[in-house]
Amino acid sequence: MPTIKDVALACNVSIATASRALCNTGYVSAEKKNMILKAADELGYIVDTNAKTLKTGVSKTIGIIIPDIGNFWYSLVVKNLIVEFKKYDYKVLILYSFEDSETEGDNFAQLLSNNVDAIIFTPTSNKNRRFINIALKRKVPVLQVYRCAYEDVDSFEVNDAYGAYLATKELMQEGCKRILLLSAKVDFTPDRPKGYIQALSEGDIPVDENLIQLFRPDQSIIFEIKKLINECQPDGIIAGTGPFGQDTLSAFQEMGLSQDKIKVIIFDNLDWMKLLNITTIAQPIEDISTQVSKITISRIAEKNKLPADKALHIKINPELIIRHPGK
Amino acid sequence: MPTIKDVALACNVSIATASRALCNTGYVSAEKKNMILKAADELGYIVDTNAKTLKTGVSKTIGIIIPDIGNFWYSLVVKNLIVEFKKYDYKVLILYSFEDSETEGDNFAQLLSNNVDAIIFTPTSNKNRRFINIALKRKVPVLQVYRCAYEDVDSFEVNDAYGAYLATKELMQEGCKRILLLSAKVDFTPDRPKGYIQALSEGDIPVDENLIQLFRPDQSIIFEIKKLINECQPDGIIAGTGPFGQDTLSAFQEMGLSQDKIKVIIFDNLDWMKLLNITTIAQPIEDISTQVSKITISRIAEKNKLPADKALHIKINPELIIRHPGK
DNA sequence: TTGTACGCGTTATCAC
DNA sequence: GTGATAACGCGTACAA
Repeated sequence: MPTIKDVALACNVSIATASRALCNTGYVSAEKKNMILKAADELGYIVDTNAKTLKTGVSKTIGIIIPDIGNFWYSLVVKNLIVEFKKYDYKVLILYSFEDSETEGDNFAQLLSNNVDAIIFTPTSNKNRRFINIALKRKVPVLQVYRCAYEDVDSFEVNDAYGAYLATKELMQEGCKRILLLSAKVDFTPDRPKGYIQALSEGDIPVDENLIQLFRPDQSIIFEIKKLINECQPDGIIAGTGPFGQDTLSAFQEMGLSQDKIKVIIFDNLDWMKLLNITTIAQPIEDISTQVSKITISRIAEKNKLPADKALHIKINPELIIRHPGK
Repeated sequence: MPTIKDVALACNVSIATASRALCNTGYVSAEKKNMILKAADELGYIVDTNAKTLKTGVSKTIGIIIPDIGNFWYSLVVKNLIVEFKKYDYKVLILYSFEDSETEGDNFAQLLSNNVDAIIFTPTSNKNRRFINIALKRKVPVLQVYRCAYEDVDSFEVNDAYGAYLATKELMQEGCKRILLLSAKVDFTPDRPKGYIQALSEGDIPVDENLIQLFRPDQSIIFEIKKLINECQPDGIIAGTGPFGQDTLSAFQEMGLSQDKIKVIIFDNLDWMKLLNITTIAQPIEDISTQVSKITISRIAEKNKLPADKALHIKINPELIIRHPGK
């Protein structure tokens, strides 16, 4: 494994000169620089990030913790974030918590251990205060996305309570009276039931508690949905996540139901919903990615500013996209 | 940022003792060990991976390069791989090449630079021989998944030529005579046209070159599909990837076409295909993940064995799942 | 413009 | 059982 020492040796220059040439920093004559670059290339030299980060204390890496790799919506956001951060010369380190608080803690430890310059995550609970504090003490900016579990930490949320309100209103307009809400059983996620209840009350429809159902977001709930349909006889269903929506339609399929009988609205506006002409609550992915990256970059830049600003809490509204399932 | 030094200081022990306690290695009295662990916890100490890797030369990390974050199929594989590797105490570092050879090279450099213990990737070209060689020289096992661009490097492929054969046969059985094949314009990917042509020739159907179309896998081709449908009047379409399948159905939607007129088969058996009752060529994701992780782990284990085994080339067959679009 | 020398945080070797 | 100390590869004052 050739090191910078080998490169220096091969060129009869000092390590310092080689380093300056390789890092494009400080003075070094054009002649030697070329020689060094060429030698590095020929030797197959690759800088050791570990040594570099250890030395400089900066990794030029941003850590992202995603709760559910099975939810395509996150992939879309991550894709944009990678592109955005690359513009600022930041790499991205992606970890998955699988909606598990302990795994999330491990992820935090790993990111901190790797000296990341910032951490973006969707909290699964508020049980990792310890790691949050460590990050903050190290002046590593932390940003919560999509959920807000720590009041003193920056957050960027989509107002899904409002989304649920929009969805419920729309179904009511379509004539639905018994609307089943399938929402994520996750702490600190935007409160969909709240918007749902508000919409109902505005239409003077009494709230049936049985119609508000919470489930873990990373598990298949086809069986549960079928049972609920049988027991509660809903005339409309709001699926709070893409995967829940998939399960709803699978349940329909297995029961031979159609969307004529039970209207469906699904969150997240993924491609396949368009294919099926499904009304959806759209999260503006572009917006989210851009703003999240901007916030992160600026927090890194002002890292050493004192005193730190108070935590920023941004909330944007989703949008209702009405479609009509053909046939 | 508390280091091991701070922990040692707080406990009045040497750095060496603290290290032994923290790493659970070597001798240290139970009493001191407890004290050290407690102090580390209280101080918020987290080991610095960079320093550790620098010192030991081992990162306990496996690097994975995915070509297309927009193809959900890869996410499924990655999910399984993370779980599998965790069993062996390996972390996973995921990078995306976006089907770009140069980015892939950057990714390789980053992984090598991070001292990963193995690299799993889906090659986008054979232009990164340089990095392959560097990896091999460093005795970092490399595994190609899904495509094989380097003969002397282990590979694990799905026989998509056979998949295309199965799909074509099935459409022929359904009475299709003009079958449009939408395949990925990627070097070294399994040769779908080959299976397609073989199936046609077995049925004595002449091959129309215009019906074999290659596109970049990470771009929307709705427009192109619409054009092809108009110009070539196919009675069946085989979409070689999930995204191509989505685009096909979007094109149908925009043109007001149904699958009664043009039969569709899509590769990859993603969830939404089940929702739409679409016949598919299924890649056995569980199988792939398990085998890929097994191969990788064993290659790491035998890293220093001499001489190295010859490159392994494994190919598994996909499966045809027949469904009937309802209505 | 170039080179010497130090230290980043860690683990491992060796004496004690 | 424990504690100095060297070394991993690198960047950078500082001296030349």
